[in-house]
Amino acid sequence: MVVKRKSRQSGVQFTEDTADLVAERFRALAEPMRLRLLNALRPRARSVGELVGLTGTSQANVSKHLQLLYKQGFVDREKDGTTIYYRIADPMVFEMCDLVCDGIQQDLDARRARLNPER
Amino acid sequence: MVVKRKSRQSGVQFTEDTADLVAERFRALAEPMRLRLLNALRPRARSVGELVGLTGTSQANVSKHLQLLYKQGFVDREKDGTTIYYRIADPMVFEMCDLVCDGIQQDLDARRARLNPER
DNA sequence: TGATTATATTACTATATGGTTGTAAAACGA
DNA sequence: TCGTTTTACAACCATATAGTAATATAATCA
Repeated sequence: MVVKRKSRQSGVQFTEDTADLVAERFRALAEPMRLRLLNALRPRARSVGELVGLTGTSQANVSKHLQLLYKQGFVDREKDGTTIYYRIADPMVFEMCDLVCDGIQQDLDARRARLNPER
Repeated sequence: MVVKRKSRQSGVQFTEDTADLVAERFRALAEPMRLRLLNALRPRARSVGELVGLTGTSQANVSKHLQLLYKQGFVDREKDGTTIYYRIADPMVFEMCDLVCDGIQQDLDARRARLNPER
């Protein structure tokens, strides 16, 4: 069954509280190490130890970032003995990254065009 | 003419430098006042003074946030006398906000389901 | 039980940044 | 020219947070 996601398309009003909530979500993605963790989880679920190896940062640091991503609902986790596997909770996060990447590209193009007008 | 946006769909690899760039973009959106400014620009371009009135914060603060949004390519500006009009540079930013809002909703639903299993 | 492994947590430091205050710059009007 | 209006900028402070070091917790194994 295909679940149709009802998108709000800016139907509702944007209160200050809404701004706080949305900003909090964006903040979770506004950190290079967390983006690298999410990217490492792209192909499959991974243990904390794997993520430490893949990112090259400390175990405490990985754990801390994962807690934040978990609390924000970006990743899920599953326990197996002492090992804990983390996985992407919603691939929506990669749609957002793609949009950002597109934005970076477009911004570059626009700047280039401004420096080098007509031609 | 319709411009087809070529989306990278995760084709390229995600280096540390890429993570820094993407995080920087997200960081620009990870701030409630900047989100309120962008939202105020949604219907039309507005002067700095208008934005001060709409947000209720200081002129210096509005200006500072607008500089950051401008440098990141989220808004454009146009001068008319001493007045400067800012406008949304790419409505992509609202697509991202919509994705975040959907994420918040889904996360809420998921948490509710976890608290209230089967039923 | 005691040792080991895997993850989380706590306390701390250094840095980044949001908001304020005061001032500068630029365009306009009298 | 002088004053006014509009926006930008610089210096400052308070707070938030990324990373580290040390420790706690919990599960497994010998």
